[in-house]
Amino acid sequence: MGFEDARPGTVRPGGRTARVRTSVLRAAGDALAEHGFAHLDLADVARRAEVGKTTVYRRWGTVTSLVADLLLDMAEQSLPRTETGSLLGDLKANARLVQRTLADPRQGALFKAVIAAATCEAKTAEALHRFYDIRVKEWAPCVQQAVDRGEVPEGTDVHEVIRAVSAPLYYRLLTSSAPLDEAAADQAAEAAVAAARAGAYLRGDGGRA
Amino acid sequence: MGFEDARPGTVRPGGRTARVRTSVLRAAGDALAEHGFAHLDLADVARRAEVGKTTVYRRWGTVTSLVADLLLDMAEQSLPRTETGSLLGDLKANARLVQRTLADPRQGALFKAVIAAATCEAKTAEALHRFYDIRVKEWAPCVQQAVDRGEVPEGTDVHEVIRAVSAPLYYRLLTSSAPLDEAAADQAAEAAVAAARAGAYLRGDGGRA
DNA sequence: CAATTAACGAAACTGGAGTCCCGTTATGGG
DNA sequence: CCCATAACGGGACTCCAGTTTCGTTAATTG
Repeated sequence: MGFEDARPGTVRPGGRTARVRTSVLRAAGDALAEHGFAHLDLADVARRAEVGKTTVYRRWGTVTSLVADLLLDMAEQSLPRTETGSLLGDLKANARLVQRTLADPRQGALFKAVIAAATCEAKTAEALHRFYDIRVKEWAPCVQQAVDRGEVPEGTDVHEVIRAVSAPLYYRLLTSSAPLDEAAADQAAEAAVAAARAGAYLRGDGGRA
Repeated sequence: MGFEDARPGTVRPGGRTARVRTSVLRAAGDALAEHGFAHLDLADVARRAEVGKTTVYRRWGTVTSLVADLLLDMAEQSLPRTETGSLLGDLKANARLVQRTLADPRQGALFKAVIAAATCEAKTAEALHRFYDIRVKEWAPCVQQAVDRGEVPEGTDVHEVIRAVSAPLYYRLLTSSAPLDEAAADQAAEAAVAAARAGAYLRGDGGRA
């Protein structure tokens, strides 16, 4: 007798198993965007995915762990960044991308739901953190280039600058009823550039600017 | 026959009714902080509050509308801001207050839960938005004073500056596993000041800085 | 300080989310 | 190509979150 507690989907991951995962994750995304995290019904997800509800419960078990897997999938489909030659241009491109994503009814609702799920389960939170780590790492080089060009002071925490662009957009999405328009995106990018130039994101600078 | 569909708690709001609301809201806060939004059980809230579960279901009905009422209560307990004389000092005080709140195990978990609930129900979202509107309005005057002193350009959206202080702290709370320390608070305040001085928060400036 | 009835609370009840059972499908190794 | 079995799927079952019922308590009014 060996290890018979292997999770379903790990021994024969090809063919049907993969197809089931794909269609369940897409159905889960649709359902989350439509009904939100709280009103998500796994039986409904199974119906949309044209899959037995037993399968969904067996492979994922709970809503939060399904979301964790969805985040793993989303992390793999990271878009490559665009390069414009200037820090402000690059950060505006990033801000616009985030803004368009969050302003889109389906995607915006999905991100809200995914964030809500992450607040409820450590494993899901970990998956969410990994998702954003990847996105931040993808865009950080444009800040590093600005440092190399002397546009931004040496010792700047380049990852923190990227986060500074997204932060106000997510904050508005979650805590305000104001629209997430392009002006908000541009403002976020401009603020991040101004703060970075002023040395606000110097690594390990405990406030003694 | 008159309007017999008045919500329970509106006709005789004194004495017992008020005591029930107080103890249920406290219990709800405790339970949310401990178990998170997804695992909240109204029967458990009733038990903690030493109240019949029928009462909780009758007056609030769902977890999200209980959270909406909790937010109404939280909005009333807004702390007055401190004044230091300089914009950076005031914003650092604000950032430290937010940081201490979110870093506190109970309060941090509660805020996560409340935000999660707001993503699931329009009415709860409205209550959350109102909560933050109040907080922002409380602190905005310190930015206005900086405008009057000439520290920050005329035409600056003072509310947006206050939001810019909180945004990175909430973004870190939700999307990162990095600790919410005082350095993060100071950085948020410094970045907001630098960006505000540079005119990044000029009202209606569609990106043509 | 009664009388009225809003609001509470215990207990019985119900529906559907989540589990279990077992037969069927089809993957991957030999 | 065929076998062993991983993974799926329909349907029966269970259990508890949420509802209903009805008797009890206490807030308000005159």
